[in-house]
Amino acid sequence: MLMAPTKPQTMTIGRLAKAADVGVETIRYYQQRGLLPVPMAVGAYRHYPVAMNARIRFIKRAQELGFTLDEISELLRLEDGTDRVSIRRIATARLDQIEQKLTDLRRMQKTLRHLVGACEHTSQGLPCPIIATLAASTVAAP
Amino acid sequence: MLMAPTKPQTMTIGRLAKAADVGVETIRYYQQRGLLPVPMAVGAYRHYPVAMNARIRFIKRAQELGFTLDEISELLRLEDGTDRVSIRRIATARLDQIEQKLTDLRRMQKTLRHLVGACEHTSQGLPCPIIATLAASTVAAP
DNA sequence: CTTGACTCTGGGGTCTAGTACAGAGTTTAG
DNA sequence: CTAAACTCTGTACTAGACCCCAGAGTCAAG
Repeated sequence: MLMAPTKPQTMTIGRLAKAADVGVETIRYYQQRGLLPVPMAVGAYRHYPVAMNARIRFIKRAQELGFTLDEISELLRLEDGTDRVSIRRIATARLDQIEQKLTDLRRMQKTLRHLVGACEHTSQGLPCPIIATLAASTVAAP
Repeated sequence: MLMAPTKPQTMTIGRLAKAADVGVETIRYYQQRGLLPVPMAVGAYRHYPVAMNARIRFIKRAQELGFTLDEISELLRLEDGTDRVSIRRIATARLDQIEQKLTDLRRMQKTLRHLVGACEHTSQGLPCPIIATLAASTVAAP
């Protein structure tokens, strides 16, 4: 069965942006950061393969997991999935940071909850426990 | 008992910075942001009351609880502790944000943990689950 | 061929909480 | 009095991930 020679299937930056639901500027920014390949130029304009849509969604999903663009850059380099050690190293480092942040936030949450509760149950005329705590010597025991 | 007229007990910015364990620039920055009062000028230099030390520590403690400088600014305006409703409003808003962030981070943590674990237990030659997930349609069920 | 929509480059601005510096002026110890 | 140490103002820079704009050029439909 004869088929017409398949055209490269490209799209302009605007169409890609719409398809991937990001701004045009974001695509140019990603290209500059090396997250997207330098597109072929048809005339004066960038023309991206349709597959770049998937790449952008890869980036967006990685961002949802907390990865920075630098990390995502690395992940894209490892995209063939063969160097699993490196991939895990990046993911584990991110996981560690997330866990550190969780620890910090839980401490804040605990203290703040306690303070707000105390403030609600302190009768008028008495000093506000929130202010009192901030003004006092130490905020909270770890 | 006669006492010499008490001097205002002030310190230069450098001494205050050292006492409060922050940089000189930080103090100027706080002043600019309205977190510290405009100091009296003795000659050409700022001279701060000794009490400003406590104020800076207030700010630092509030920061440890996650408050932004804008919020801390408000808290300092409410420092007399009488408007407890406003104080609680600020603290509760911060608490809500912290809890939102905790929710996000916990979701990331769960997904990443799962992925790293899966990657470790996937035999060589099979595709990396981390990359596969990022390349696939959705990252994680909420 | 015209018109309108699109795209280009290059630069600036956003947010947060500072830090760093230049170049000038001031204060204080000796 | 001098020299060191301090302080002043004002500006610019940092990180991270973009957004916005001007002014010029280009492409596609009618």
